[in-house]
Amino acid sequence: MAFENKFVQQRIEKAELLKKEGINPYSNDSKRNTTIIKYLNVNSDIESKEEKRDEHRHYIVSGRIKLFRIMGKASFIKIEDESGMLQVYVARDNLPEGFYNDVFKKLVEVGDIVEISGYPFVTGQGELSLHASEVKLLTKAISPLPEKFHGVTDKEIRYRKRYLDLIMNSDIRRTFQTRSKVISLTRRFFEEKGFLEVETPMMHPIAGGANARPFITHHNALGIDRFLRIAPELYLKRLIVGGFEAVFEINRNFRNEGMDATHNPEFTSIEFYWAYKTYKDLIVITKEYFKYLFDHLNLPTLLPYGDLEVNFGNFTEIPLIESLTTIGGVPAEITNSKEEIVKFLNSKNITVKPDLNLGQLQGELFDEFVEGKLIDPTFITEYPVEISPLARRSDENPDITERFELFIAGREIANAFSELNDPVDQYNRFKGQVDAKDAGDDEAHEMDEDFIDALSYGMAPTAGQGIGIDRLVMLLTNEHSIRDVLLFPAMKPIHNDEQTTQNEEL
RNA sequence: GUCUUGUUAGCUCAGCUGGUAGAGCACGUCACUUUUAAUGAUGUGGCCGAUGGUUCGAAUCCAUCACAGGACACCA
Repeated sequence: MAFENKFVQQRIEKAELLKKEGINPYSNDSKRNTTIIKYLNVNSDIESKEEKRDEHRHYIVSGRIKLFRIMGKASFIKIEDESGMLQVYVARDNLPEGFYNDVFKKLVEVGDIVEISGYPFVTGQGELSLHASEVKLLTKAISPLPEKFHGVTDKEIRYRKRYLDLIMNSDIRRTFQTRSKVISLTRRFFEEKGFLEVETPMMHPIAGGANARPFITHHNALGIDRFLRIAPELYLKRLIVGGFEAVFEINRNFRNEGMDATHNPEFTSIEFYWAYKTYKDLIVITKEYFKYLFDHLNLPTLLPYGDLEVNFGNFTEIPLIESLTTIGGVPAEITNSKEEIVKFLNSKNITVKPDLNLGQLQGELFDEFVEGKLIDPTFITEYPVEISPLARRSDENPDITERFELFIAGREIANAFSELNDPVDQYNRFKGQVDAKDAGDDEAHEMDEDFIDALSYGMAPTAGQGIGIDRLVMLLTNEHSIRDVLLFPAMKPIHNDEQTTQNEEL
């Protein structure tokens, strides 16, 4: 089982030998007084000095050994901390009697975490390095690191053992630092706009707010099932009813559906709700939000994404029906006829489910001919009411809703609308969903009577929006799999023989 | 869910039409006091993803399964 690998055994023996030498292989007595990046910055003047060294300066740095080059009575090692990589020169005659030969060369190796004291100097090859006067082992690594040149490239290992991926591919830290900044900037942006951050339940008695299959969990003491939330929407709206006028929540949603390059069972979104505003105000604040992100992340306006280049200075707005013809090249005369749309789709070898209504067919046309062409940020507005169950109808045209979706690089990034606040209309739409559920649609909503009750007390006219943070981070970091922007993406168990049998018994 | 590619040493990978397992790195030993994936010599290291089949003989061929990557479908 654990530690049976012979390389691991070898290293455990080294740890034992260290203990016999009176050296703790897991010492926590760290005296580090600078980071590697600071060391390199502060001592960048050494290069210009006559002797290329300054023995009066003294630093203590720590890090993991990534490279180990022994050259007889002296060695070069490279150590890495969170901030960067540093070369250390270790010579026998600068260390206590016997330490170099008996301890350093024999019992310290790549992967170990060490602490080095010494002074700065520049090598003959011109690299600013640290001249060691003391080497102290902080942590013995008993598993060997992957190969030093190729590192770990196997995606499966990288996702399952993210710690190893971070050790070996330290540049991916930048992706996760960007992710952290996006979340932090998002929080700051909405706070500066006067929004209140709230936390609503993640265990719901009724899974609502989206069309999705939920995870089910169980409350032992109450003896009842709960659903992990698929969206925070209905709770956030209850808060608007209660009198909060601008709220947001950044957190996880859970959907019990397939996994692929853009879907993880748990994903992070921000949803925000804004009273006395409409979806038009949301378009304005969304543009401001992107500008804020780009300014604070120092991203260029022309951002590459794969083979594409996205111009974040070019936000446009277009109603869905109009986009079908101007962007999708669909003949204008067919977009308002079910029969004509079906005929057109069939002529393009696209088959659709029978009995789709006009709005759904328009949605099909959009997915097929428009979505992929929306590279620069585009707000698609005026969605058909049939495919917008939670949005408020337009006062001018009852067939369309006050809604937009934002598309960037051919993908949906945000979904927003003026919220439905007519409790009777909402009740009837829920009822329609309940009928659909009874008819076998297991993603249809359930009746949420408490939410209807809340609306019945009156919700101020409100606009609400959701932005998928994972997909946003993918866009900003030029990553094409959601697994590359999640530290620990969901993976299937490797050895699931036992689990499978357990499941079969259930 | 469908199709497709992969799974061989700790890591990165070879292994042809079936004949009993290879390299580099890492690790051990030796040499080497300014290297840059250090170098040179030498050695250890494997249930060839799992199960079954074909065969005198399977890492190799066939089937099933597991996991992963990619594409498509479904889903927001």
